[in-house]
Amino acid sequence: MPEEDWTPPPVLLAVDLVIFTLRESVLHALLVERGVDPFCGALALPGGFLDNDREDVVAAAHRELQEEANLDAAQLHLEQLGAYGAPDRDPRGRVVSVAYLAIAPGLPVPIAGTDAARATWTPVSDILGGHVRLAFDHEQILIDGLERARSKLEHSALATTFCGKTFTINELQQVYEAVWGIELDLRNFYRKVQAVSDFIVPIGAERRAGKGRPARLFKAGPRTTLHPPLTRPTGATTAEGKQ
Amino acid sequence: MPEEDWTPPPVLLAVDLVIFTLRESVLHALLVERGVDPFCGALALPGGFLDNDREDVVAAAHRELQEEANLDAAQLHLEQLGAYGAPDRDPRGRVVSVAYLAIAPGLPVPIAGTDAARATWTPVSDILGGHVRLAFDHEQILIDGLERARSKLEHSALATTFCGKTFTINELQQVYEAVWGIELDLRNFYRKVQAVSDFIVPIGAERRAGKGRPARLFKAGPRTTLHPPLTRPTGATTAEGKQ
DNA sequence: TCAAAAGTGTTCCATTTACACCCATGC
DNA sequence: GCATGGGTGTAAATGGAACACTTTTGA
Repeated sequence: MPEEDWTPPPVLLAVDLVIFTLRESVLHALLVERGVDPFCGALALPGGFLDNDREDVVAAAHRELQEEANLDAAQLHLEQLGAYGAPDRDPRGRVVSVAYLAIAPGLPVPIAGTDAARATWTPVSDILGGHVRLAFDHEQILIDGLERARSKLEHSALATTFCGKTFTINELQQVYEAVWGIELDLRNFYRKVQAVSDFIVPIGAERRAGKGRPARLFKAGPRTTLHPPLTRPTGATTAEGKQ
Repeated sequence: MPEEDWTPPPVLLAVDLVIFTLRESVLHALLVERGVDPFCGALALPGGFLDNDREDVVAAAHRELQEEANLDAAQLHLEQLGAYGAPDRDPRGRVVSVAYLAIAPGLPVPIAGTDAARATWTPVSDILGGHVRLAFDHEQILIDGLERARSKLEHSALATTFCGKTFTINELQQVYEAVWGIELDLRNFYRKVQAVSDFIVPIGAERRAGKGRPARLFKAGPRTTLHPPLTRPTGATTAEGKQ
């Protein structure tokens, strides 16, 4: 038991960000190349330390998102994944990191000249397949983020944030297929997704894709939690994103 | 962007524990009466600061569980709920807390003379009903822990850890009813729970409860994840535990 | 023999799945 | 026309809810 005048040891608090997007129907994560030791030159999740001792933790995550990825922080929903606090996870000392999950529609890599200069979108399958190694315990954080994203697709309207302002049902389906890493029956997906009231609402217009019948365009509806949920087939937990 | 020689602000890291148990088929949470300011005299979740800067965060949670509740830490599974880091959550300064969820079978309140002297099991419905106020943001942490426990019951064999070494199916059902806050059809529960292979295994013996047909005794099986899951009725999210 | 608790069988209904089929467009 | 992708209909399989019914005990 601590003494009366005992003071707890201070730690350094960092935030790390798992940012997913879809590029050509393939799930990508945002990585940055580290410019300083430790792990200088290696790839890592974007993130950083608290700015000052009055900064909210989720605010720090938003700030890093802005600084390192140049993504407008206010728009994106950040969800906490958890704290990572193994004593030896950072060779510099005792660093506890709070990880957040963010989802963004497909965007170009932002401008050089900022912290984001070394930011790159990397296919998730490359990371999970071992072709790309991440610094610290960031691979575990990314795996946890992927599982969280997969689960969120079932119960929330998260998938629409992968898409643009308007989208076809098929585009929405490709989001589910890319994140879940499986293929879905497009005809059943059609009805399932439209049976969820206020999940997606028809915009009236259509989109011509060159050949075939034009697809109706939809926009995200007001609903954020899905009733009934769009459940993925049980046991179909693929380690990698859709090829 | 921080300067080269800039150093991040240190924070104090704490752990808080949401510990649930069942006493007479009512869900209880372990609370401690605070002996020091702030919130001196108020009830709070058990927890405390990191002991030293080499201590693992989950190890600190185990240690506090031992110190404050006298519960054998090694036996219990701790699951991280997340980090709570609002700047003003602790008037003493910048304290970020990592919360953990633990489940214990019904146990008496441990011995006086330790940190655990002021530990009490409190019905969860009293806390959620506003009859009991908690210090800091501990009510929110407890609510998050309850929702996590409810969800875990669906997909994991967690419910058996609420019971003793052996139990009847009816006792197991009471766990689900107490945590979910709803009533279940005992006849359907029977088959559902036995349809999950290796979830519970019959021990051969029976238990006589005074009147009525003796119930078969079971013990927890090797399976930790439930296939198929025991889903709770959709929309049946009661705010309080079973009365 | 009756009450009470354990355990079984069966029916009904909602959801899921698989797939046949029709619609609208470019070439 | 015909290939291509968009969208609808429908029947079989599945799984859960409801509940009648049987079994085993104590009193």
